[in-house]
Amino acid sequence: MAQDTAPKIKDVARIAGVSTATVSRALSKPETVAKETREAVLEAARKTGYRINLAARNLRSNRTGAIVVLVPNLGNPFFSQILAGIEQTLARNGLSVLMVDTKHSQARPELVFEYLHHSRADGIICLDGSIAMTQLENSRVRLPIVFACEWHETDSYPSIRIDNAHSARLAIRHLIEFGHRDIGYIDGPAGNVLSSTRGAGVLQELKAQDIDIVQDWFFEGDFTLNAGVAAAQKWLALQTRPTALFCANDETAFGVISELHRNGVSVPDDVSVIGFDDIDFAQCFIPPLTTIHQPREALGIAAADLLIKRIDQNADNANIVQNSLPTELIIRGSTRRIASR
Amino acid sequence: MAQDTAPKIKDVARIAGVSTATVSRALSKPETVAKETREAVLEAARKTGYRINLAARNLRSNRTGAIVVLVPNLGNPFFSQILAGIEQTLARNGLSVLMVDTKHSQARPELVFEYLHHSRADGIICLDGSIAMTQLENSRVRLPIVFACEWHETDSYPSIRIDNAHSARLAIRHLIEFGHRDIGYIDGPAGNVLSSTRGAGVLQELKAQDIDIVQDWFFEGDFTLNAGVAAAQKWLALQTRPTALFCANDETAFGVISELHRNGVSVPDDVSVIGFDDIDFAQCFIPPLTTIHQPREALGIAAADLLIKRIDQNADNANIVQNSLPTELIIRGSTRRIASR
DNA sequence: CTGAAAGCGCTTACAG
DNA sequence: CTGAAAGCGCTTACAG
Repeated sequence: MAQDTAPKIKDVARIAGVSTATVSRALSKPETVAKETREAVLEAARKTGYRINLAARNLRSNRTGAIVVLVPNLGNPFFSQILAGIEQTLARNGLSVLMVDTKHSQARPELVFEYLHHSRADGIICLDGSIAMTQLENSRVRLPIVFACEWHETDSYPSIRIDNAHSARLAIRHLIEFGHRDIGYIDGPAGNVLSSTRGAGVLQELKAQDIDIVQDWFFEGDFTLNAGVAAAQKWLALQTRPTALFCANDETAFGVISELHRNGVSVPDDVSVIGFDDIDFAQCFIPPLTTIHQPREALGIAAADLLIKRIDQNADNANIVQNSLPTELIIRGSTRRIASR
Repeated sequence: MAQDTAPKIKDVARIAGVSTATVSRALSKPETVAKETREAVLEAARKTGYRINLAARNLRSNRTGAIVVLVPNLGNPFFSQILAGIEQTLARNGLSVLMVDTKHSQARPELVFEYLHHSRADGIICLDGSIAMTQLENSRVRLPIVFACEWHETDSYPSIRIDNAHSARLAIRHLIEFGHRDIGYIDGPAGNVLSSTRGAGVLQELKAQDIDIVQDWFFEGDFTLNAGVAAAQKWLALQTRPTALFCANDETAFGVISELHRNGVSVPDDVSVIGFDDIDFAQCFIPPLTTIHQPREALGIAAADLLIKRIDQNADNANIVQNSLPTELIIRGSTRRIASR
């Protein structure tokens, strides 16, 4: 096998005429070595095709060069661009991405927690707010962790997110400005931090604008197309119906609109629908989806940057940093002005 | 720091009253150790909360327990479910996923190739057919590699894929069966292996059915929503227009349909459109998209399984295995029967 | 600025 | 079935 003959640091040292210590320094801390020595080492490394053995480096230096990214559901395209931002930022800093799907590992949580130990990674980016953090607490090692988008229910860890309540209020305010006073809401799953904050924003804005809250118009969902389909069916069965629906994410909105369409109900002519996230498909939907834009790639980049900073600073997870990135209302074709009563 | 006090194999050995060698065996090859010894070791490991140091194991055993997955573009949701299948399968086999976005690393290909070395990973799953494989050839280490979905242009590596030409013929045949004889095609990017095989399938089927091929009706795209939008604009500018369009993927089809809709052209009433992939949104599009179903998760699982098998067997990359997974025509609402001339 | 030497925490022939 | 011992390939105080 080729790797049996792979050059070691010793080979480079011999060819460069220096010690292995010097080779090591020239490669990882070039500024601590004399220019000529450095050049000789680099030349020798190039000539031999030397590649560092990471396992050896990691064992010795007690770092891994890898970051674990815990994703709730890799099959969900919402996460794609967040991951892209994370990967891009970590790669630029010489860090690898260890990707773990927390849902698929749900049956065996110990699989996830294996990753939380020092010998696997130098830090964690967690996109899953429902992760059983007590297990993390109980585990012996406390790697630096940063949450992104979601956060742990105790909210006692660093996180990068948007202001979900405020963003939900933006959506409701838009519907009200378009003359709607009968407004429904399709939530995410109960217990999810995004559901509770977006739902809270909905209620706040309705109350602030003195609009009746009708319990029958609030549906629980789970952020999927199917949740939207199910909610649309409930809407169709209603005696009195809201004229506008706010969906906790775009996928739910797509499900709603398509199921209504299948039943001869037009969006936005018969009912207005607004989503949340502004995933790429939103602009090519028919009608183009009015939604709240969430800066997904920027969230990933910010989370990765924060984690890197905290690893470098040896920051304690108890020392919380929380940043909010701005969202934006994007008005497209799925909402429509109606005459106020 | 907690990890400084983390128990080592030595601590477990002392408590269990055995040697470190026995602890090591009891943990990784339990069947080679007497039942009572094994139980004592496991109990001691449990009591101390012992976690293996992977760097040490990797250094010693020359394995990493990680697989590199090269993804052309993490921001593209098409890959989500393939990745989910890969992650799930590798996790079940105790392997980690090192995720690398080849596009983001395009400016610095050496970043990608760092991952191809033995000390980083035990194998590679590559979703990017355009990877500069000569660099892989030239590199000193030849890790087992399996391509998934795409493949290298020389087609001289193991791969898991669908039969793209056949699947494209399925799409064209469907249009013809629906009475269409004026058929256009929106391709992927030139040079891409999927483009060339799907495009070839289109031509084969048109010829086989004795249908005129009109160059003006063949558009180059790049698998994005925007490619569909651009093609729709070209279609609108045409003097004589095809009555049906086959798109090399679903995103392109969404772009086409939405841009046509914006210009008052209805799908399927004015023109039929068929996609390729059957991503989740296809069924909730308006109209629901007729398309070719591609088993994305199964492709990921099969690729991971094959790679694992090859790593275990120490298989040479020159010993090629290629499997095709079946696709299926899914007829929904975006294509429509027309009177034959 | 450089080198000699210890040691990171495991695994694995080898011997018994 | 088990143990003593070597060694994987690096990095890092320490001394000069």
